[in-house]
Amino acid sequence: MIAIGFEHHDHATCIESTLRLAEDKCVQRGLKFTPVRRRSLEILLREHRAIGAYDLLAVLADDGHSAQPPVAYRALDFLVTAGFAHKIERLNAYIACCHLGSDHTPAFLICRNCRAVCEANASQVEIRLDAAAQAVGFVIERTVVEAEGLCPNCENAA
Amino acid sequence: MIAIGFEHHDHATCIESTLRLAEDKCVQRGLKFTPVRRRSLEILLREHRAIGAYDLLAVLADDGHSAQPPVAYRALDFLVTAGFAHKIERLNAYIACCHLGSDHTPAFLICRNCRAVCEANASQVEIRLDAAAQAVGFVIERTVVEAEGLCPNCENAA
DNA sequence: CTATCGTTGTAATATTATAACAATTCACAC
DNA sequence: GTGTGAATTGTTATAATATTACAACGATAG
Repeated sequence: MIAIGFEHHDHATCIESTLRLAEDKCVQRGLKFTPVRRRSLEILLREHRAIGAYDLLAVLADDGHSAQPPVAYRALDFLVTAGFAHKIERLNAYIACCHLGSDHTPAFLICRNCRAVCEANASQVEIRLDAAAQAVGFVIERTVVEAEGLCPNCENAA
Repeated sequence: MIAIGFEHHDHATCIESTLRLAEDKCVQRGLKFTPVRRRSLEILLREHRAIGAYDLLAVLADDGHSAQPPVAYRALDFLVTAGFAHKIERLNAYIACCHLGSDHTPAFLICRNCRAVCEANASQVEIRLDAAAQAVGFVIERTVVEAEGLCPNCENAA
């Protein structure tokens, strides 16, 4: 049992089903879910924490893949573009999407102590920037929302 | 006349008054507004755009300051900690605060084309993450909100 | 005066990310 | 089945961003 949203769940099943879902999406959209890409997503899924590109690269290298940075960055780029992963700007690191399928503006809760990251439940998040954008004539295409603080584990440990 | 919030205003006065305000704050709080720090804020204020640490460093170097990275990063760290500037995570770059004085969770509108950044008017921004945080027992300390898109100038040019 | 603490100077290095081009693979038309 | 083109992968090199560590300096409290 490993934390998701700082709670516990059956992680193996969680990984399996998400990979399958990603696979389906790729077929639907004519994207190629190549071994490196699939493996990268699997690695990200293993932890509900943000993983740096070079951390991912190290694991891929252990697998026998080429260990050059572009390998990791390309895989991440694919996953992020496909919506299977998100970049956590605050950490310059990456995390698997846990609401795969639903089109959403993600919001993250990032523990500054253990780097655990929880993708907030979209229904409990409200972000309204359109008034501000409209006021100055700005057209929003994408929004980054990242809250930093302490997860329950670290909060209690402190 | 230069853009703020993508609108026009008297920029020289804007810089002057903000620097004075920052100076006051430092006196109040017993912080040292040293030449490098003051100059760094002035450089950031010159543009309502995000400035990279190395861009800042280059200007400081022209001024005759030391050109080693820590010089820029220390000044930026001081300004950010004091609340005189913000880091734009999306760009790994920095911008002067334009609501200096008011305690606020900043929200930014970032033009992906020209790098112009507008700090949204706090009264027009609504961000509610506390329900999501509470649901998983997370304690939020700080929130990053950055919207990416096109500013009116670039929107019209396109 | 001098001990102390915060700031600055400097060198070295770590971390994150991209550019450029060659080699390969694979779907598809012919 | 073979050639063609497009996407993917391999590889080298390098750019951009950021930090560590330690020495030197300077203001100031005692």
